[in-house]
Amino acid sequence: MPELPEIEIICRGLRSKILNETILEAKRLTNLKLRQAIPLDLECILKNKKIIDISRRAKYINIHLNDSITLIIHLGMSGKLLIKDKSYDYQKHDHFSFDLSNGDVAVYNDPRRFGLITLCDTNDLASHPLFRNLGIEPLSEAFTSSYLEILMHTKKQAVKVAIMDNSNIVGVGNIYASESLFLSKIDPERIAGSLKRREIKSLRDKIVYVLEEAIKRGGSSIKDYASVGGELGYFQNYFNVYGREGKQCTICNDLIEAKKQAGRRSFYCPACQK
DNA sequence: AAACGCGCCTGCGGGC
DNA sequence: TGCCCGCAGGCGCGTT
Repeated sequence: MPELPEIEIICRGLRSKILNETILEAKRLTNLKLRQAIPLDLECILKNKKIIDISRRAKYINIHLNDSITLIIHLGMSGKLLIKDKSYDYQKHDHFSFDLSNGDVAVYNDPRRFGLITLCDTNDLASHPLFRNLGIEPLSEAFTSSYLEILMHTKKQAVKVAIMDNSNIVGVGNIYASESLFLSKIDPERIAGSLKRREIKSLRDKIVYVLEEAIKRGGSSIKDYASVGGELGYFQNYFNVYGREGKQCTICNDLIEAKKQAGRRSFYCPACQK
């Protein structure tokens, strides 16, 4: 389940492997619908376009091409974007591939099909329906504790739900929300607006910390994530609470508990997190 | 308006 | 052993 760190690592991998290459041929491999249908004219539009930049917004991978075209890719829950050599044999759930001028093949694979591939004029990205309601980038300088305080102080929902809401902060999924709340010793069910200033500051710092640490360690590979070269991350070995229900807290040795919040599991230490 | 709940989808693990 | 059910969750959208 790629979150912000995993997407960031994929973007870095793409920059090192396919920046400045040309898409010789784009191939649709299935007619199955992803989160949205893949645009009908995608193959035609991408043919002979050059990759001039690669960027990330939230969990979206933006591959900028010449002629002011941006290819937008989202991996959903189970998507992979892999760079293979030309001897690659297609696998189950491969949806799209791109033959590149250096002989590599970029392959989009997504078993659960919660992901997305679409196009946008590069100049219109910020106002695109997928982007216009997105909140702040947590690794940007603008993500200060006073910014987080303004976001949270009126909210009557649980703090974990609030920090996972993409219209507030982008890229913080279930893993990193659980981990950052643990490190800042905040109960995930606390009402967001009830947090004290020092708690907000801690939460802001721990969100940034876990995201940066995860990037340093190649992301978290639970079951679906791999970088563009297929390498697995190892931040999952550093989880304090995520997936550790019934195991001992790394701080106090009490048992980690799990409960559902807004349809997702929350892992926390009832002794450490108040 | 904010908050919440649902459904999309496949793989897999637990239980019988 | 094998089958079936329930869970996993990013995200948009509909409802309250």
